[in-house]
Parts: sequence; C-alpha cells; structure tokens
Amino acid sequence: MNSPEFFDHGDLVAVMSTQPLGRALDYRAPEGGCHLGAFVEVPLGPRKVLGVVWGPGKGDYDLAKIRHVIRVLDAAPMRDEMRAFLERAAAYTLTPMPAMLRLATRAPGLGDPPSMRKVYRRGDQEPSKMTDARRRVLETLDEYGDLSFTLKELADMAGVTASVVKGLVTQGAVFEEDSPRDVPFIRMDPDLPGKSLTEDQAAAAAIMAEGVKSEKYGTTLLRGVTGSGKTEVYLEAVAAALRSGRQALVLLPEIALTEQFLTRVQERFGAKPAEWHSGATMTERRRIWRMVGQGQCQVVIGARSALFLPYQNLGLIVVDEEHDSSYKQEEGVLYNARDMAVLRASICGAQVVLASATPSLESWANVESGKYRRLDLTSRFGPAVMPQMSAIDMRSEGLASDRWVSPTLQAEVNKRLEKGEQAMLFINRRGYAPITLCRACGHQIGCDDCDARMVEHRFLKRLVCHQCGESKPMPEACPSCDAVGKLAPVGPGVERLGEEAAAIWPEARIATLSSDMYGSARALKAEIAGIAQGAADIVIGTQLVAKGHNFPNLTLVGVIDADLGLMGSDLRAAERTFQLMRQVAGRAGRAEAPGAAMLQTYQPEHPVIRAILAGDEETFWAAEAAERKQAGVPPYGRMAGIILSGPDVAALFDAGNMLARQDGALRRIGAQVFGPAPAPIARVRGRHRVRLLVKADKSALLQEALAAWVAQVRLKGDMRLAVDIDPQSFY
DNA sequence: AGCACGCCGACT
DNA sequence: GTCGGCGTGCTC
Repeated sequence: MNSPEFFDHGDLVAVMSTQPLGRALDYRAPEGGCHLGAFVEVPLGPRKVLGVVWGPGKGDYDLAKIRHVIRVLDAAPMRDEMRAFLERAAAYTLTPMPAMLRLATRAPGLGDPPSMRKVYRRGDQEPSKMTDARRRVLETLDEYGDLSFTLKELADMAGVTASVVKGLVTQGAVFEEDSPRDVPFIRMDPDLPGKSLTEDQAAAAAIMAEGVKSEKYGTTLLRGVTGSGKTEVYLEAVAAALRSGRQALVLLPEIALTEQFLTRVQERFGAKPAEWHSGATMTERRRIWRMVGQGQCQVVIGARSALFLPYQNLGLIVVDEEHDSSYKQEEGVLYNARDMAVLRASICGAQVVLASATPSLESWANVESGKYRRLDLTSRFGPAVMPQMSAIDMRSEGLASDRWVSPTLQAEVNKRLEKGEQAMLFINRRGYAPITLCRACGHQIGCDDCDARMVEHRFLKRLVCHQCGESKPMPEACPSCDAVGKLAPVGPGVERLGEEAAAIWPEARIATLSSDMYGSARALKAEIAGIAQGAADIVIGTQLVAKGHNFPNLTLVGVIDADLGLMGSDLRAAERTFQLMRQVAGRAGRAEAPGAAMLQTYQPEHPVIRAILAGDEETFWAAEAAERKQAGVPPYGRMAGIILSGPDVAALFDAGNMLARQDGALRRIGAQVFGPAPAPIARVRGRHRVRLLVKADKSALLQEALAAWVAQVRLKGDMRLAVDIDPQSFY
C-alpha cells in the first residue's frame, strides 16, 4: 500500500541527515517500511548517521548505488509542520539545512531504545520473618496501592536501607520490574484557582484565552510595567491552551529567572512544568524530548532552543521579556528566538504572546503596522506605584577618580538604611575592573586569543576574557615591560563597587550578586531568595538583578553608570539603554514601600536619559522610530551581516573585498554593501573575523539575493562564511 | 563532518 | 625513491 505518508520496503526515500551535505540523499526504505518524517539511521560512506525521511526519493541517482536505510529509530516521526518550520527557518536565516536539523535532534540517546530502570511494587507473598523495617516498607507500598518506586525512593520513604527492600524482593513480598525511565509529566490542572486578577488583567487574559481557543495563529504584544502582573495574565493563556488540550511553551531569557518562576507555574497548575535549558542533564533532556513528542508533557519552560522540541500539539508560545538581546543566538546557527517563535506559531496555528515592560522597537513597529495585537496592563497590584526617577549630574558631584558612589546617592542610601529598607546599586560590569593597566609602560592586558581586554576578577583571583572565557592568574609583573607592582585596576566592576560600598557602609550587610561569584545556579537562587527576605541591606548587582526578581523591601535603586551603552554607533544602543534603565528602575518599590531610582550620569540632558526620567515611553519610541525610518534601518529596513572567519586576516579581507566588488546580485534588489571591516569582535578563539554589512529596503527579497551573492566566493582552506540576518551588534 | 585521493617538498 | 603535508571532492 502506497500513501504519501508511508513508504514500503524498497521504495526510494529522500533522507536529510545532520551531516553538512546541504541536501537530502536517496535511500531505499527499510524492511517494514517507514513513515514520512521518521528518524532513521542511514549509511553514509563508511559511517552510520542520523537522518530524517524528508520525502519521496528523487530518483536522480544511479539506482545501483542506492543503499538501504539501516533502521527506523524508536521515536515519533517528525511532523510535517516541524519540517516546514525547519525549512522556512533555514531559508530565512540562510542556514544550511543540516545545521538547522541538528537543533531539532538534540536529544541524547535518540538512537537507543527507551532506557529502563528498576522499580519496586508490592508483591503477592508475605516475608517469612516480619521485622519492623520490613513492615514499614510494606506499609508504605500498601499506602500507595499499585504505584511503584525506585529503590532509593522506596527506601527513603520507609526509612530503611536498600538492603531491606532487596531482602523482601528475594522473598517475593516486593516485585522488582523494569520500567521506562522516561515517564510522563504530571498532568496539569488549568482550573485550579489562580491569583485574583484586577479588571484590566482579567480583560487581557480573556482576550488572549480567546485567541488560544481559536486555534489560529496570532501574535499579541503584552505590555505592562514591572509588577503589573504580566505573568499572571499570560499564565491564563497557558491555562486556555491546556483546556483545549494543547501544549504551551514559555521562553525565558535567562536561567536565573526560573526557580521562582517554576514555583509560580506549579502553584497555578498543580505540577512542575518541564524545564529545558543548557544546564539540564542528559536524562532530563531525553525525557522532555520524548514526552513532548508524545504529548505527555504539556508545558515547557525553556531557553531559546526549546523552540526546536518536537511538540505534538503546540497551541501557545510565550516569549517573556521579548526585548531581551539574549534571544539572539550569536554563535553557530544565528537566529532570533523571538522571530522564530512567531514563524513556528504561524505554521502550526498557535498564538504567540510577547511579554515585556519595554518592548523591542521591532515589536512596537509590528503593532503600529497592524501585524500584532497590543494589550496594555496599566494598573499595578496593590498600593505600589512606579518609582520616582531622577538624575544625578556627575559633573557637579566632584567624585574622586577611583570612587563611583556620588555623595548624593550615598546620602539617599543612608536614608534607606536608617529606615531599615533595602537599597540596590546597579552596575552592568562583571568582575573587579574592566581594564588592567601597567603604570610603567601603559600596557593593557588583553586576551591572547581574542581582541578583547581581560577583566580582573578579584574574587576568582584571575584575569578573565569575557569573550572566549579564557582566564589566567593575575600576573605579578607587567607582561609587556616586566615592571613589578605597577599593574593597576582601571574602571569599576561589580566586585569593586562592592568593596567601595563596604568601605562607605561598614555596618551594613552588603550582598554582591554576580553570576560568576556563585558555584551553581542553585546557590545564586538561594542567595536571591535570602535577599528578598531581608538578608541584606544593600544589594550590589549586575544585569542579573534587572530581571524579574521581586525584592519587596527594596526602595532605592542607584544606577552607577547610566551612560554605559549610550556611546558608540550601535543602532540599538539607545533602545537597550532605555530598556535597561526602565527595568532596573522597576526593581524599586514593587510592594508596599514607594521606590526611587537615581541615575548617575555625565550627560543628564541626553534624550535617552530625559525620556527615562520623564517616563514617557511612547515619546521615546516614536522619536527612535522616526530616526530609524529616516536612516532606513531595522525595523524599517533590512540588514544582514556576512562574517568571514579564519586564521589569516589578509586572506579574509581579500575574500571580503572580492565579495564587495561583485555585488551585482545585491544591486539588483537595491541593496548596499558596507565593508569589509573587522567584525564586532575581531578575533575569537584565535580566529580572525571580518564583517560586511548589507542594507536593503524592507520589501527587498534579501535572502535570495544574499544566497546568490555569497555563492560567488570559493572559500579556501580554513575560512568560513556565516550570514547573520538582522544582526544585533554593530560596533 | 569524515575520509580518500592526489599532487608537491624533505627525509631514510 | 617514498613519507606525509593538506587542498579538493564525495558520500545516496
């Protein structure tokens, strides 16, 4: 029987493999046939590789040379919509298909049969001799009826050692069985009572639930200031997805957010969702991947790669903090998870919720043009109000060059300390000092492999490259002139600010929060929870604290250097600074006590600083939009970066110049080429990087032209070319 | 990605 | 002579 979905033994099938071949190869279907989309193992030269049955074979290859699919893997076939998603994503980002496919096959043990483990349940015999310990084991099992447990679970619950259970097994009083390790996630209950919603929250929730129920594609920008209850509202959209039997994915920008968040989800739906991120173990990943594919995992909370899980019935994707720049993958496959979420949803008929207090200009523009719906949450929970924002003009503070806390800010912090409230000092720089300078010769210590300065981390007692992660011990002598004792830290980092704070406020309890000061995400989460409960008077933190944590007793945020990020030619610099300031300011006064935010700045009259202080977002966005429209840059124009990387700079520039000269394909669509120039990070892990920028009209068929253009160069040796559609970094 | 094939420099 | 460098091309 031949149907488009099934191939009989011997039929020609096209298999896409994860090897960088760029196209599907023909194979013969294995004994027993295979479905379209099946995960298969195929021979490729002397090797066996993973692939997916992509369609019927093309039959354009010597039939005598065509080999058989070795076997069909024990996993649900890839759905049509997933193949469509991968193809469209590959076409959009100009990523070779195999690299795209690899993102969707990142399940450990995909080729293995389901992993088994031993579980224990009540047997039908009584033990020959009953002891206290044995009785406790049997009582525990009786209490849970037919359920079975692992050895450790059972022994722990009964308060006995494993050998007691083993003894009962030999007597037949307990049965030992093999059971699949990957068990379904606990069903979630969308009808548990949620937090009570205010009127406009309930209205927004209802509109989103309606969208989910329609089972059609649609994107909603959910805008709300910090503390306006965005999470509660979009969890109602998740509830709606659960009610219609569909799966939901919540994308978060950073792992640090999840512990509090998981608890909230658990409270709302009565069970823990799956948590998909880089720190997940192989076992967890395999379970999530398999269960998501079988529809036995309803809600996934994850980082951007969770978009590539094999959902069976995805009805909703929430992108929380949608403006966050970490949604853009900057290595390997270059994609923006926010945009891919919209693409994926449009293919499978799901709703997207983009949640943010400070939306990206892209999303703002998509609302303006009618592509997205916009819902605003304005009223805040309880008595808290937006913090008062003010600037501290650093030009008139007369601060010593190695001090960072102005007298004005110091006085404000003192007031909080007297009242027993918390204050936060925010600085967006990790480590002790960003620059280590030799006072004898002026040398700045840089990374050996990258064109980046090494940052002193006094806590780790090392110099660290924030680009490639390389570190080395802090040297005694200058590596350039050998002068001893002349190396000096220049500029502030979070650790140094902590040191200054300890000197200013010796009596205060000071907590310094920086991701590299904690051995594990768990330790960091514990610290944050402690601070929220009042374990510190002054919190000193980086970016990390700007994200989603609720500190009820915090009433003052001091931004040490509000000017960072305003400089430079990055087209998104103003936008990012605006967002960051709003978020940091939003930390203050989330609960009862009213908050204040103070920005230390050397340019208080700068439009961005003024817009933040005025709290007038619409004005800021409109001004920024007008400027970008004028310049023809995103979101009112299209951009792409071409990154050439390799060991030989001169060869990279040669290839770059060659491309720049042969720009016919681009000129035909009215696009312009700039460069080649050293890439934003000119050297990473010993490889040089050179970049060209392409600018085109919004309506231009950019990808096709780029593909034709780039295909002209033959890359020699170790040189690589990557296309970065909608690049994020520019300087 | 791997692996083979093949075409040029410095060794037993 | 031939060992081995890595540039080029192929894998259904």
